[in-house]
Amino acid sequence: MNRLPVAERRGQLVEAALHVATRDGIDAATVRAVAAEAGVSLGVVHYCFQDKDELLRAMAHAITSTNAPPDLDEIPDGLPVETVLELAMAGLWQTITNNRGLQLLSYELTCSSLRHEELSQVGIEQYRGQWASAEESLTAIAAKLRIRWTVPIATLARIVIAAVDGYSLAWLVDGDEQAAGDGLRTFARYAATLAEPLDGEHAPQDDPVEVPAQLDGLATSA
Amino acid sequence: MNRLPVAERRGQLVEAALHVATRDGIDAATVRAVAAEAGVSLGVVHYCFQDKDELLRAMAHAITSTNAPPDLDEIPDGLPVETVLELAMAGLWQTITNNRGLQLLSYELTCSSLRHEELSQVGIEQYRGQWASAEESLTAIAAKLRIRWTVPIATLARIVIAAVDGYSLAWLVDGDEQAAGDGLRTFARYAATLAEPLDGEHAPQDDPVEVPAQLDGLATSA
DNA sequence: GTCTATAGTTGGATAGAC
DNA sequence: GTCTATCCAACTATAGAC
Repeated sequence: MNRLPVAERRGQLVEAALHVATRDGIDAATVRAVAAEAGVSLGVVHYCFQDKDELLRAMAHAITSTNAPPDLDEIPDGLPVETVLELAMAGLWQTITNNRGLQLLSYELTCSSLRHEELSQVGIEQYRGQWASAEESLTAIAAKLRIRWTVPIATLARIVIAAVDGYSLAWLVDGDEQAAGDGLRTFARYAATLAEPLDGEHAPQDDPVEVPAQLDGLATSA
Repeated sequence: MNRLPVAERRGQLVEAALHVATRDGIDAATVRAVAAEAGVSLGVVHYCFQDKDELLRAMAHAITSTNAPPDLDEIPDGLPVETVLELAMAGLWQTITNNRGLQLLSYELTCSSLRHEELSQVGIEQYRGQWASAEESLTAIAAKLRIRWTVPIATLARIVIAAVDGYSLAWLVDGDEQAAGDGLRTFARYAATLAEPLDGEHAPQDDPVEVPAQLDGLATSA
């Protein structure tokens, strides 16, 4: 109804698109549905965005640029690496299970970006953001606990994201929150074996898992 | 053109749907496109299938029921668990990278099944098949190498599938075959630490990773 | 800036001739 | 069983009044 500056209107429309797509799927996020959700008429959307793809790209960007920086400060000091990783993973897992529709939407966006040239940047942006976020967290953890990772940080970040993605997908399908949570906890314990103390000697418990030689030359994809 | 028994025609149409969807994505697999691909007219498809969803379900079933049983026989005897797992994983990874479109389609199907009630069984079938296949392979490996897994087989299968899914998705987006292959190899080595010899004592190398207690009571989802 | 009206496509589904 | 013709719905996008 009211006349708003374009930028603001765009923001409203992106948010509306996000609502519709999260609730009903990416295919349901038609220009019409978004207009209805935002309470404006069809023409307004086309006034603010060149076409539907631009709207979807803006929506995708709104998701990928909202990278929740994990709260490491809430994790108390003095805990072993294993526990810290479990806690960090649990936090990440919480935000996923609390936003089922959004998680599903992000996979739908990934698939769409792989089929439509106009959205080709979306998938890459998604992973760049996730990898960077994981690297950031892992680096922060390493600094906080005075450890270092025995595999390249980019590789480790990739492993974490792969595990989370894999378990998330399975959870979306079978809804078994317990199985996914436990699996990720197991995974966190594995990741803990990839850490060693900064100041000399060996890891706390057993010998760390042998570092695969060929991982050292990995492309730092992010 | 020719008059064929319905069952046969259905098979042709399913194959045509598979071709179109693999090449151009699930959204491109319209009834019209499938009919064109099969070289029949629109009406024929609706004669063989009640509606589009039934066609898609048949297509999905054609994928999930084609579970390539891994060739464990090709793996020579006398190799350590670690190497056998790496080889098995490499084989699995090969079939994925050799069928990029199909892999992407399977994720598109998963997403679709999560949004459309009529396809709700598709996603479950996909995972049931994959988990069962992974369990089968892992059991066969255990028997062949005279080892046992220190976590429930269902849990282990779930871990494997999650890792493969996670890395596959990332690979679909960034195309970095090397990073994904190496990551999965690293993962195979981890999985090897979850094995212990059948006849007494400890694992070959170091102590096996501590078995997480809470994993013992896991639901055997498959 | 926002609205209504409409053009132009695409796709699911059916009817009826052959 | 197979085909053509057609209906109907939903969508993108634009034009033009307000």
